[in-house]
Amino acid sequence: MEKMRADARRNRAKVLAAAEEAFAADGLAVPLDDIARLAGVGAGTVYRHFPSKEALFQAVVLERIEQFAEEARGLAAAENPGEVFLDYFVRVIKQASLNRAICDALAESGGHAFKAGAGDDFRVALGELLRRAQAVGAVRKDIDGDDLRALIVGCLAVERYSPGSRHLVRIVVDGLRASSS
Amino acid sequence: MEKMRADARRNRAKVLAAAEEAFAADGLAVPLDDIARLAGVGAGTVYRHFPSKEALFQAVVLERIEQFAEEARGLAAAENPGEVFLDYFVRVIKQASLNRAICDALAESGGHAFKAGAGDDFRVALGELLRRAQAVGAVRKDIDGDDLRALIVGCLAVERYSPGSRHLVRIVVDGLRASSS
DNA sequence: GACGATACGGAGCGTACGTTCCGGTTGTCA
DNA sequence: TGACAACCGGAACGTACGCTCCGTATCGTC
Repeated sequence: MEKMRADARRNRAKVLAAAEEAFAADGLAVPLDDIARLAGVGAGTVYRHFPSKEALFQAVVLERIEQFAEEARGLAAAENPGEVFLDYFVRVIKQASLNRAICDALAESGGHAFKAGAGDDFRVALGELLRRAQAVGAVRKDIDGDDLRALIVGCLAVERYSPGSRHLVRIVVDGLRASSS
Repeated sequence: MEKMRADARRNRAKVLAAAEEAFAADGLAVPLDDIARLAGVGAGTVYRHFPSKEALFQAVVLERIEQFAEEARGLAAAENPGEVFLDYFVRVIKQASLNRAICDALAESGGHAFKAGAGDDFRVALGELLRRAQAVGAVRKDIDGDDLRALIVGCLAVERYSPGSRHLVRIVVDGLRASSS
C-alpha cells in the first residue's frame, strides 16, 4: 500500500476519483468498464487495486461516511446541542440525497456499509450529538443512534421519491421533538 | 381478454398467481424463468400473456395497490376520522413492508406505479381519509396526499432497514399530529 | 543503459437473464 | 371426429456485465 510504483499510485487515485464521481451520479448500477474508461484506465487495472467492484464501491462509500462522521465530531462541543443536532440531521440527509452511492449503499443489504467498520465512527459521532440534544430536552428520549440511522434512511427515500419537498423532513424533525408518548 | 381458450385463461391465472408470490418474496429481481417454473409453465407462455417482465410486474403491483385503495374507500365514512386515518397509514406501511414487490415498485423510477393509472384510485382514497382527519384537527394541515405517499415510501425504507422497530413509524405519526409550524 | 519486477490494457471468458422462435400439442367448432 | 387455429414448452439468441488472462509497456535499480 505504501511501496507502490509511482504510476500504480497515480492510477489508483484516478480510479478512486472516477469511481467517486460515477457512483455518486448513477449508483452501484454503473458498469465497472465505465469507471475504468472515465479514469482513463483498463478494466484490469481497476482489479489490480480493488479485488471487486463491490470493494471499490465500499471504499468510496466509507470515505464519504467518514466525512460525515468528521463533521459530527467537529460539532460535539457546541453550546446549543439541540439546534446543532437537528441542523446536522437535516444536512446529512440533504447531502446524502445528492449522492446515489450513499443511497444505494443504504438500500443494499440493509445499509450494511453504515453498520460495519468505518461506519462505526459515524454511529458513535451521531450518537454523541443525539445524547447531548436529548440531555437538554431538545429531542425525545425514547430513541437511540440506531433509530436515527433508520430515520435517515427513510428520509433519504422520501427525498428521492419527491425531491426538494422541504416539509417532509420537517415532519420527522417535529416527530423527534415531540414529547415521548 | 375474454374469448380466450380455456387453457390459456388457466395459464394466465397461474402465471399471475406465481408472479404475485415470487415478486412479493424477492421483488423485481426474481428471474422470469423462476416465475414460469413456479407457475408450471414455459417462459414463452408468460410472454404470450404479458408483453414483458415489467408489464407483469406492474400488473401484480397495481392489483395490490388497488386493494389498498379499496380498503381506504371502505373507511371513508367512519365516524372517527383521526384514528381511522392514522391506523390506516400504519397498516398500509406494515402490509407493504412485507411485500418486496411494492417496495421495489416504489424504489424504481420514484414510485411511478403509485402515481399512474390505478395508483390514482389509491391517491384519491388516501387523500379523502387525510382530508377528513385534518378536518377534525387530528392531523396537521400543511400536507397533502402527495406528501403522504412520500412519507409512506420513507417509512417503508425505514421498515426494511430495521424491521419491526415500532416507534420509528410512531415518530412520523407524532410528526403528523404535531401542530403545523 | 540494461535487466528484472511490477503494472497496464483490453480482448475474451463465463454467467445470468430478458426475449424470441418454432415444432409439437391441445382446445374448439362445425 | 376431423381440421384449423390458438396455444404451449423450452431451447436458443442477444446483450450486458463482472472478472481474468497474458502479451506488452513502464518503472526502479545497479
